[in-house]
Amino acid sequence: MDRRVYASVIVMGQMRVTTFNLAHTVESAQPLTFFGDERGDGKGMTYTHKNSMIEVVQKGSLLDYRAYGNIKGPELRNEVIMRFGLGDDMARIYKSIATDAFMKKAIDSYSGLRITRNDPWETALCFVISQFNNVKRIRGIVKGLVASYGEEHSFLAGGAQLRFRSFPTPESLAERSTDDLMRHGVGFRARYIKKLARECSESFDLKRIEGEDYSKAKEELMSLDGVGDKVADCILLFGYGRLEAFPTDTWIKRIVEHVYFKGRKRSIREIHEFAEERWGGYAGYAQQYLFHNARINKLGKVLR
DNA sequence: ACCCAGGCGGGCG
DNA sequence: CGCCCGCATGGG
Repeated sequence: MDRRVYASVIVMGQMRVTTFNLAHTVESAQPLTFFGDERGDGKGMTYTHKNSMIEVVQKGSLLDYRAYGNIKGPELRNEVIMRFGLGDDMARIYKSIATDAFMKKAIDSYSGLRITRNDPWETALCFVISQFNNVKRIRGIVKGLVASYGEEHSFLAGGAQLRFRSFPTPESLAERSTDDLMRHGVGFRARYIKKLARECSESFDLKRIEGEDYSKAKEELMSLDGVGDKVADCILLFGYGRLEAFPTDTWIKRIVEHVYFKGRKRSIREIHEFAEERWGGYAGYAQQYLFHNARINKLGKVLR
């Protein structure tokens, strides 16, 4: 494994934020939950972006950020704004989706939770691993893959040496055997991961998805092995910022059935139709508040 | 010992 | 289409 060593290159800045809550955002099972590192008090975190390590700390309405790596100030600022969805107009979004008491309460409880924007490949890998799995284990598996297959970087920061590994590339995973991957606890997902890595490094251009409309993009993502309806929506929401995507997992299905259909069973397709009709272009935000609220309060068991 | 976890692919009627 | 099954693994 080659290693890159750089001299101290630290860029930092600060910005004012409103209706933003770093802890809720990072704890709501988005990609940053899986590959980022939250600070003990929940007010700060670090994550890797390309070949840089970025640290973000929230102090009320101020967001401090700094990076170790080859990234310039303006680019870093844009990265932070993009990553944490700080360009989203929350007043407008809340007004649009808070049309009932249940949603109002979820928004009130977790105000400032944002949809993060992440690299499509990184998002795809995280959510292929997420299937039939739990958040804690997903996190462990993703971090294990980063630790084993990510390129190592080293910086001198205030006399101390800071080391981290960037997110593994499709190429780096494509060349591993499924047995290698299995050793990281990925289980039956090993062949999905290997095929995904190979396709993304050889034939499937994740970039081209950007220009396509929602259903076409989803259809193409679902052509990947191990990417079904739910994972495709996660990739579209967290990897491409398609806020109309409504990932429908078991939690969301139960919650929607309980709150909006008097407990009657609905198919995934019916739930999608309902979400589009009710929440339209911001269905992804509605989904994230429903999901986080349900998971934190363990509503899954209550509704079963 | 069980049960479940941000599902998916394949096979069947 | 809808339904059912198996699937690796570790924590509660």
